[in-house]
Amino acid sequence: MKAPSPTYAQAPRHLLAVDCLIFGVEGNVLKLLVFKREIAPLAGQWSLLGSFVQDQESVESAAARVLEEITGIRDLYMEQLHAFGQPNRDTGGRVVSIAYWSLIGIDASRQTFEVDGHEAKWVPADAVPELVLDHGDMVAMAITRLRERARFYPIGFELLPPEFTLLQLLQVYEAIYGHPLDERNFRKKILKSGLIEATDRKDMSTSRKGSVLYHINHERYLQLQAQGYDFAF
Amino acid sequence: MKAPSPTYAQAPRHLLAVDCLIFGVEGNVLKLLVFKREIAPLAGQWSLLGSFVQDQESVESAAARVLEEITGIRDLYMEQLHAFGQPNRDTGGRVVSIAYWSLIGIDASRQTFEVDGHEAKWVPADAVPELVLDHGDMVAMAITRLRERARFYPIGFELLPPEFTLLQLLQVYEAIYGHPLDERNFRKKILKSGLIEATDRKDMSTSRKGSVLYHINHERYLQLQAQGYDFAF
DNA sequence: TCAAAAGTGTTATTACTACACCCATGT
DNA sequence: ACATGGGTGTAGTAATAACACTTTTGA
Repeated sequence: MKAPSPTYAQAPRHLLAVDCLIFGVEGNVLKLLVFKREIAPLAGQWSLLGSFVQDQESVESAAARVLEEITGIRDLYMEQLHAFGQPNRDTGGRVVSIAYWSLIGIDASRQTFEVDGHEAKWVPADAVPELVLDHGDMVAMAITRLRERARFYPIGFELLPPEFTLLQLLQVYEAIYGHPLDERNFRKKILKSGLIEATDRKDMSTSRKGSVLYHINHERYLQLQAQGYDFAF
Repeated sequence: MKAPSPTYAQAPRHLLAVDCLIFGVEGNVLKLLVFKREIAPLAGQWSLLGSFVQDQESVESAAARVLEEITGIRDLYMEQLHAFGQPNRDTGGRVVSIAYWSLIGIDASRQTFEVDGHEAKWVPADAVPELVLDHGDMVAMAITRLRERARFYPIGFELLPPEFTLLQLLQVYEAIYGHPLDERNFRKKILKSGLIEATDRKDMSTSRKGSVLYHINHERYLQLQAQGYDFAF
């Protein structure tokens, strides 16, 4: 291996952070998890949770590390949002931050994840309190991105447990889009897509009749993930 | 302003770079601009063109700076692609690189832009030579992203001069999607969308008859940019 | 008059929207 | 028997895909 050019040695070095946006759905409301910031400056204000990127870890694994610290879950849906690199975005010094967004199914088993000493709360995505730095911009961009992804790729499932009813799925899409959808047309379209299939089990917890549980067809999921579609608003 | 937490002082610092992907269309072939790398390690191999991010500039303006150095043009379409942050992605030391992609209309006036001493060439996007580091991954991701953006948002225009013929636009979409489109249906769909309107001028350079020049309707453009559509393959 | 590119229309099929009632069951 | 949520169908409208010939005009 040749020696690196002096360019490498002379180049400026930067603080590099990740920030995580965690979305969930409760009922038909999209929620975001926000935290009380623990370090100066701005300690005590609402914030996203992040971390500096360490020397030996990838940016992505820094994000995954934070996400696991928060949720205790290792394999959550996580996608890079954007690198935020304005020189003055952090009042504590120049920090370039790479934001990641995640989706978590808030069902009974997962609702109780450890927030691990962090003071945290779920807030409605359309009524997020003022956040430190440019975290509000991150949230706005993430919501836009989430709507886009949900419209063009099969992603709603990530906000649900592995087995779910059609009405739960409907509510997820209502939460993301922020307005009600026609139930019959939703049913037709989602079933015709082949993306989900009925199990022989029912969720008896919400009605006398019970409602059929579905799970996703993994093959079809991969196919649509690759080719996209327009699951219009 | 409170003093920053010691966390800031203790956090590791990283080399931070931007890399630019520049796409153009010639005929109905999508092209990418690649460069001979000038710094060690790997000097002399094909590469994207990038730069370290300087202390006082934003990441975005670093990318814009590189782009302007390459093309001499200031207001090109440019979008962030992804931050690449594997610890060993650069053999010259740990560098996190944020990739940006751009579209340039290769028309007569712009084909001659200065490559400013850099040894550069346009290569077909589906036959890019082997590139240094993870630049090949960047290219693959950028092509995917470009196809996605072109399908769901009105973006083809960025690869053309302000006035263009329908056949040029068709060729741009063929170049991006990599396969032929039906000309009549394309015409109908694009005209019905309201995105472009005819001028009273004709391009006489390609046929005896001449073909009508169109330009984009800016209002409709902004609307579709915001709401999206499915301009299917 | 002919070569070369520009431009035009129809039909069959498929997808979308809007909308209101019956079903199954536990209490 | 009734209250609760689950589940179903149709008709009008709009979008899509497949497909081949005519027009213009400069040389």
